[in-house]
Amino acid sequence: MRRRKTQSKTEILNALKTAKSALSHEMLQSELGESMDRATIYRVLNRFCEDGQVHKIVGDDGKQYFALCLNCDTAGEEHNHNHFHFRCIECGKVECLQDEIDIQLPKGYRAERLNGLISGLCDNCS
Amino acid sequence: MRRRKTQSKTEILNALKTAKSALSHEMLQSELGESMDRATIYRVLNRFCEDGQVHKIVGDDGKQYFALCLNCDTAGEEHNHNHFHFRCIECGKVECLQDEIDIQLPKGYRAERLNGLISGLCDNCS
DNA sequence: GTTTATGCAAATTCTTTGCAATACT
DNA sequence: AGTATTGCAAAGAATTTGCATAAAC
Repeated sequence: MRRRKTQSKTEILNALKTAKSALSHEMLQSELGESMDRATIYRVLNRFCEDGQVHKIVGDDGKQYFALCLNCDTAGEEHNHNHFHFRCIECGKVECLQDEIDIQLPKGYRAERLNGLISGLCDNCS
Repeated sequence: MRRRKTQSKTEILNALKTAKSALSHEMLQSELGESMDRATIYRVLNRFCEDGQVHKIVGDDGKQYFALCLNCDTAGEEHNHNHFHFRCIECGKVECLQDEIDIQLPKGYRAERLNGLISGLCDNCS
């Protein structure tokens, strides 16, 4: 199934590109206006994730946040998301942290995905 | 508001104690039977979390998992949950990993909570 | 022209809440 | 007795899905 280039995808990608932080669906919706369909946003984002252009962060608020894979390790086929994210519980901003982390797994275990999130107060809100 | 000891709380606590891994609401429900009310489970678990007896892990599947605070650092008033969790995408098991982690935050930032989850395949399923 | 993507509505899933009844202390 | 907790039903978020239409290739 070959992907097609559509207006929705372009708009969403631009919004993510422009944003300095990860965006929840809600944030994207208000960014893009009500004319953009809810379901389309979900579908496009999920497709982006599958394709590895975007990564998903699950917040401890239970919501999903999406960010472009910029500083990700894009060498090779697989994508690395070995970094943490920070969510400000005050202003809601979600951003990527630089630190790579490397967790030791028990033997026999295989890591597939990492979802690391620290919540707290950002510089502005603390 | 002083907490009271009730049957629901005891049952849920026992289920968590018995389980070797973190339990989702769904798992608890089937463990405890349909007679146990859904809302009660949520309420009890949330109270446990507030009181620090239990910690909540948000999975990349969007679900919440609960585990007893056993190997947590209980010294002092505050509870430490500076460890990762592992979720098996095959069998669904969620467990705590030993490794303490310490992430460097940008200056001015203050960490409040940490939610670290690795998904992949556990020993049995890989 | 064929097939992927959208738009709309409806369905699902997960979680919370209001309120009267119940059970602790 | 007084109030925290339950049970039930209903409300509320967040996300997904079915299907006809539109858009991309």
